[in-house]
Amino acid sequence: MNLERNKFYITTPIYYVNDKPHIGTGYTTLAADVLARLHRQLGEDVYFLTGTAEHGSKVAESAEKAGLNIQEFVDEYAAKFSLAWDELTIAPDDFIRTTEERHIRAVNLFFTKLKDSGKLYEGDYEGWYCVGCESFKKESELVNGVCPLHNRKPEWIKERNWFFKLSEFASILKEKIETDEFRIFPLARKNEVLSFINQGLEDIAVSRRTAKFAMPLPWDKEQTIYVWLDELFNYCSAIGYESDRKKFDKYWPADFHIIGKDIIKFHCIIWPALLLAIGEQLPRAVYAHGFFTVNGQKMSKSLGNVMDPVALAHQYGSDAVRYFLLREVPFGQDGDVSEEKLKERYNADLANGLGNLFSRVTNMMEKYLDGDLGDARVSPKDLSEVSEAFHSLNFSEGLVKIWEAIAWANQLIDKSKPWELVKTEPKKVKELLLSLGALLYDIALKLSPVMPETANKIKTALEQEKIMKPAQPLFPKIE
RNA sequence: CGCGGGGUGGAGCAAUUGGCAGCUCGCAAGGCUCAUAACCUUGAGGUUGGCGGUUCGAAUCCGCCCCCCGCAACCA
Repeated sequence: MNLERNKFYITTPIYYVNDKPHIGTGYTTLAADVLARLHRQLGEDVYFLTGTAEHGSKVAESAEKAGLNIQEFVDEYAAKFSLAWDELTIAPDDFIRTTEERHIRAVNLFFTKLKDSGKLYEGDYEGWYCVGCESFKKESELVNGVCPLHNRKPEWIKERNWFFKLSEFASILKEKIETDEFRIFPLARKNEVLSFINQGLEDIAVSRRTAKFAMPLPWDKEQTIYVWLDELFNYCSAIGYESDRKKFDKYWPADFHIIGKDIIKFHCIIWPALLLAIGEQLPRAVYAHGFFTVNGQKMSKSLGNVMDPVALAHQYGSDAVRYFLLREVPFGQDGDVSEEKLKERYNADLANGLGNLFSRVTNMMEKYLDGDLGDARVSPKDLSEVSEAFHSLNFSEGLVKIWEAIAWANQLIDKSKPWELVKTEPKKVKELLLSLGALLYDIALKLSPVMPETANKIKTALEQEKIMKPAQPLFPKIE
């Protein structure tokens, strides 16, 4: 027997507190939650981390706009995120905020080590600086030499910054990715990263002179830490990088960083290079999921078509939203969602499918057997493929397998005609319902990482001494 | 030649390593009555964007072309 439980450390990006949670951030966090639940089911020592990124000029500006001081502002937004995850039945083990002491101390230690590694140097950052954007613009971003956002000519600015020798890490990174020591999913993303590395890596500036509300460099108070690096380090600071080395050694390296495809370069190139520089192990895997369009249109604030997962959860139930997002789009690919599609899935799969099957089976148990099932049975259907699919993050595939079992059960019932059989051979009806009950129980177990509340309802009903059809349907049909 | 993702029955999607083209919704006909007017069966509907190539065999591999979308510009 293994006395030491396997650990499983899984993370989401930490979210910028400029905006409330939306369907995209919800999706990432949901996927991580499902994996966390899956591994908890196996009895593993799971550490599921999410949180908020609270440094940066934009945060300072937004706070000012909202008429709040920065601390009030970030507190409010961090709470919004935390509450949203609650409403989606997402249960992280830890929630880190970059303004927390444990993070700030860890980042200071991290940068000190980085400097000691000899991989930092002072250099000049030159480029077109748009005062409106408060950021440097690449030549390619300018239209007729003018910033297209603010329609003004940027200034050529030379700024003294600290740089990280990212260029030195190209070949080692390439090797670790190619040998799968550092895994990137899906495969298309791995290839994308490799081809990016093959084009050569440039050193990056890791400090800024202009940023508001950012951490100062420990050895150069004139400069602030580039917020992206501050944010990346949350994965280490949360598990005690600075304060509790024992805990850190237990959980690091992360088993999975779940991210959106937009931040691949930060997680698959810059982040591992930084870790190599300070002598820490690389995460085992990064999984980049795709993006949603809404009714074929890109989701954006200006179009006003951003979907709010919390509002949807209030209306349809958090399990329904969780099911929909993971079933509708194969994880890793882009996909299209809409409230119409959610309703369609809800009625077809949840109300008519799982809900109705559960209803007819429990009803027959109550009616034909007086709720007295007796001995438990082995499920007549092998659902091990479901777990395999979930473990590979093929959520939609696993869910399809479950719904195949539901269709199978409906067919079996129609073929067996228990409503006739009960008059002539009640024993056979009992056998049939025993195995249907076992199948439903197994479905609940397999489904529980994705739909924890529904799974509990099913299990609870089937564990009763006298099984009765519950008064409330699992999923009342929506008109 | 900026990078990336796609084009599959009316709609939306799926097809590990090339091997009888599947699913959901919708539509048509029938069946059943235990169930949330649910469920089951059958049917109609496709030259898998186009052309060419490799192969015994291509939605899948190769070449060229056409079209759509995303990123590159707040946004997962």
